[in-house]
Amino acid sequence: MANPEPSDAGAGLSEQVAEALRERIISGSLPAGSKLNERELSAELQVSRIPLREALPLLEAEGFIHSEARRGSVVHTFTLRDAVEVFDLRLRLEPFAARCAALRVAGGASPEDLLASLEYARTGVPGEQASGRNSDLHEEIVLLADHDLLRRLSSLLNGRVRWLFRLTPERDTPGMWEEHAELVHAIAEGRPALAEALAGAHVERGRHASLPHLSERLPSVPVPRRGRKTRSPA
Amino acid sequence: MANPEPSDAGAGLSEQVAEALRERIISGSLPAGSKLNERELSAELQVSRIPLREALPLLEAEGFIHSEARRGSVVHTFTLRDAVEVFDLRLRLEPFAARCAALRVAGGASPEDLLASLEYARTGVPGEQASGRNSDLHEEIVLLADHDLLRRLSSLLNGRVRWLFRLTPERDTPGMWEEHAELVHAIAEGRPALAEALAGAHVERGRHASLPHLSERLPSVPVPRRGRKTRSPA
DNA sequence: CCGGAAACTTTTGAATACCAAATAGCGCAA
DNA sequence: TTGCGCTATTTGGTATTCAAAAGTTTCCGG
Repeated sequence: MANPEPSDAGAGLSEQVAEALRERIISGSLPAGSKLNERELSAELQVSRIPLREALPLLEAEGFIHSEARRGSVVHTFTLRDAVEVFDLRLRLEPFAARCAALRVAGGASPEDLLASLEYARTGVPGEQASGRNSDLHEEIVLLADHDLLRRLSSLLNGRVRWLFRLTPERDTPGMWEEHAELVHAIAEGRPALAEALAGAHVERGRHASLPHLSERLPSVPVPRRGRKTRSPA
Repeated sequence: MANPEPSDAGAGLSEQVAEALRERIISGSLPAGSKLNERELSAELQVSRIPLREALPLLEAEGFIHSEARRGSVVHTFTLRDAVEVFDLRLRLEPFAARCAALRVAGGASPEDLLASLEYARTGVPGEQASGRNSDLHEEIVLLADHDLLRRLSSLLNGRVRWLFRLTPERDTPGMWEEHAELVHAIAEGRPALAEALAGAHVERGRHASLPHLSERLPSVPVPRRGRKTRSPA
């Protein structure tokens, strides 16, 4: 339910391309500062330039790449500031999402998908993509909130959240699951005020726990523009 | 300063196309439910299908159109719910933007662009696009906040805000300017808590003042899919 | 030897032409 | 009238081509 298609086969080709690039950027296989050559990439991904050029603006909107007219696109250099900004906005959006979701449940909506997602986050194969299961849970809350604009803004944020979660795998602990469980139950019981407060606390705890790790893992200054191949020094 | 190019001439062709369509949708010249025929539109806008096909995903992300695979795109039917959702998210984002902006000023940033924008909102040509000047002011606050992710989310919201403002021109009163002035001054004086609270109050006052007008101006049920030409009844 | 201008090359932005697949509309028959 | 199948339009995608701008190299002069 939470994951109908393993790789998004149904969507348009441009979105598949976007997702492929997103994945490469998050995983570091496309390093920060890399120049994205359209012809090279379209050859590599086995598509023409059209779907590629439809994908680039999407990635640009999410801030994964920077495009300047007639100069091409470069992979964004994520810094500590980017991480802080993600927490800043999660702090504004997730409590609202939790609140809406709880209100919806109070109004009769079924929280079963959300509960299933929580269970999945707990029982899923341990090593495999725990960070992904966590962001799935957050997305499930947004879905339950049934708020179109919120969903749009959240999906813009989603890629960055995935990036952030994958950068701090040590946060995937039983304690994290407890936090999620508390939040999900507040929603499932239809208690908007509690859900909103818990979501806020959840984000702020995450920020506090992550920042020390992040500040030693992220560059503090943008990587200068460089070519496709990772050129190691000397 | 606030408006370097009257029509966005510098940007890529796709963004010009997107803006043109956005404008037509907001103004009603492309009515809700209209089917967007790629060939027809590209002929009308004097561009090939390429920039058009790059523009459509942007409008889709902003929720101005709905695209289904192999079925084309239809103009979104704005309802009261859409308006409520805009207020919901402005309530979450604008106080944060105001807060950041005030913090930046307290940290030494210059609020002169913002003050200029306020002055422009007051003195600008009366009839001409007052709603546009108002949303410019909000954008200026976001710019001053100097928060990359916030800027991205806000620009996704921006089109809808413009739509909403143009739908309720009666809100463009001296009282509105007073509210803006109070907010801008709190920011310019570097008072984050006050600025945040004022921004929230501003949004909620707007919601309360607008909803009565909106509920009589917006359809409550989506317009069914229909062809390009506006077919008046009988 | 270094600096700057000119020529060359690469790459993007955009247009045109084309094809396959799928939808949708239409007509026809029961 | 209703259901079925055919045609025709339209989208999604590819390949090719062109112009213009950016970047790079070369070459000449100080």
